[in-house]
Amino acid sequence: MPSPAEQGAIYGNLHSYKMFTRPTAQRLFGSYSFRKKSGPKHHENIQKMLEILASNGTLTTWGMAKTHLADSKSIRSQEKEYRRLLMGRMARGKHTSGLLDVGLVVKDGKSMLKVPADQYRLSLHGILYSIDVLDLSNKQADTMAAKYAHVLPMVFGKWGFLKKIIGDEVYRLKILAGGLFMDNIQIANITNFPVYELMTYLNVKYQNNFEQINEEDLADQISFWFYTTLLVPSRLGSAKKQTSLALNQWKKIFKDDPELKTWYYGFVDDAIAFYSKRFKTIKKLDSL
DNA sequence: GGACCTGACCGTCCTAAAGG
DNA sequence: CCTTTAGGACGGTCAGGTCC
Repeated sequence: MPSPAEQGAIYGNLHSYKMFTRPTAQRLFGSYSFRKKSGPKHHENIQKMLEILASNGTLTTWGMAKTHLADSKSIRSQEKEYRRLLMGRMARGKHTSGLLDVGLVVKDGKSMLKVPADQYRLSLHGILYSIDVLDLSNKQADTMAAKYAHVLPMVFGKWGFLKKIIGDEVYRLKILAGGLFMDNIQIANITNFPVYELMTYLNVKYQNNFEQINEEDLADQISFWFYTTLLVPSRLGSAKKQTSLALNQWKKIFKDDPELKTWYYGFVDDAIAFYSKRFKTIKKLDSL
């Protein structure tokens, strides 16, 4: 498991994404796509870089620059710009944050092609921010899922399988990226399934990881969220009608993939244990 | 040795926001 | 309104290294 030092970035759990990373990134790098509405040049530069990382996966800064050789700028100056956007910049005694500082990008190994060079890719926070802000098409989202399958194995790693069963509902990740349904969940009673209880437990389970979480745990938290929210009716994109997933569709996912079943129901069992332990303490009063 | 690549610097200019 | 200043763009240097 790579340490924060190796990744060159520190990030926290989903709550931290909502309370810190997302607002910070929106302030520094934009809260809407530059393709929709032009804003500061810096936002455009950052977002174009995130797009490159989203559609190509892990790259060196040189590799990022080489993705668009046709542009007027030389590779060299383009590469330096990417480096600066990643590292931030020290000027007049003040540091301005780059993508690594905010935790949207992490280091991921080294390219040994020539001299050892750091490689970079989106962090899970970066993936969420990209989904939230870059206005990715479904096709772009599919590409990102393929490139980042190993980072989010239980969702991106199952992307094709999931699409076959639940279709466009896979794009519900946008809801999470937008900061919804993570805490103060107003979803009690909308379904017989204990979604509210599972979501609450999901926050409890990772509550000590606000400052820092390792990538595997965060991937789990996001993935547990994903499968649990599938049971909440949602309004996706511009669709006027609320869609909801039939329970038998949801069950089919776990029936067809034993790995997913073991993993998800491990979480469910944890939640059950958590609640029964707590209720036991109040039950004891009966015997007084 | 020379072409090319990488990482870490620095300096200067421009622009927009802040503040009088 | 003008001045100050922070953030950003961009050109450049330097010290490494690889590969031919």
